[in-house]
Amino acid sequence: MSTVELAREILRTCVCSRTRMLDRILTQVFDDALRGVGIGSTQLTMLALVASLEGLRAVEIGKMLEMEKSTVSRCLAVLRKRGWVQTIERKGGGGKGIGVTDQGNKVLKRAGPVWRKAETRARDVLGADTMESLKIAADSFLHLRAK
Amino acid sequence: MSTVELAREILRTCVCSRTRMLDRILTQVFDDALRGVGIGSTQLTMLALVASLEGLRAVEIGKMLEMEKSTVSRCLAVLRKRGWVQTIERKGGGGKGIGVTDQGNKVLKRAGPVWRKAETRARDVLGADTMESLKIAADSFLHLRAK
DNA sequence: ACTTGCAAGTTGCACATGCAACACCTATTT
DNA sequence: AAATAGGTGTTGCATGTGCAACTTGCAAGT
Repeated sequence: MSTVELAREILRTCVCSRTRMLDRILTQVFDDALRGVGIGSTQLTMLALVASLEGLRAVEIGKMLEMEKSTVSRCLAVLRKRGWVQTIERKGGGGKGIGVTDQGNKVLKRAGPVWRKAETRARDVLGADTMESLKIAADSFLHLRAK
Repeated sequence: MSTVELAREILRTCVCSRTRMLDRILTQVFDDALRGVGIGSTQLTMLALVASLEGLRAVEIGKMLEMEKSTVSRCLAVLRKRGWVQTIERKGGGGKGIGVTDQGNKVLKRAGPVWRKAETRARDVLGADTMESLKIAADSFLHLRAK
């Protein structure tokens, strides 16, 4: 097989590069929508997670978002800098817990409607079929992981 | 609606955060497999594109990969540093294009079998259902974009 | 030929991402 | 108690990513 043929096969079938393309497009849509609120899509995800489960440790956040611990560390640093989360006391075992601040809750509330619009816009951009398949992919993965 | 409820809704349904999670997992699998070859998954994608269409310009690469032009610029800089691509003359349409070097072709050839194994491994990790849905999502998007 | 204007490419800035190595803290072992 | 082992968080390094501003190069119109 020639190099060109190999190259074309990779481009045509690689699930990694295609997923990343979809990710870039979605990130574009969401970051664009959220710009007025002053929060990025990754930041919103992490803020929502912290808000939904008060007192999480960084390592737990990493497991839930499939994110390396050093990445979590740095993302949390950004949220802390913005004043949206803070370190809180954790009874029991090691590690520190993370909690949302009032500021963080305010931002989350403001982001809510904007985020919903972004979901709609994503459907317009990607097409309903792509959107459905993506959701199914995510659902079946989360289901698998839960076992 | 309380902040906690909103946060949970975002986590449960946001297509952007879920796609990025899948992307992180896939990147993990592919980068891990390709580490022995000394090339990253993003780099492989771009190298394959350059190899499949000799003489592409950066802006065209960006359009095909849904990537911002400055990102393309920097990714190409890395490939150039590694000696895998080079700037070449473009007959006809004027301007400069990007071409693969012999080194680049060698790396691509070595990466081929490893990349195929990574696709299989990805199916193991994500599950066949998730994999299928992801491919369908990518296909239907590319189909939509082609119009 | 000159100018003007746009498209293409680069760079500064900020953040996202992961690996490897390190620092810390706790609990278990001796 | 001291030593050690394991889990947790941080930091240096390299790359990926996008926006805004800048630079450059080419082409159309005068």
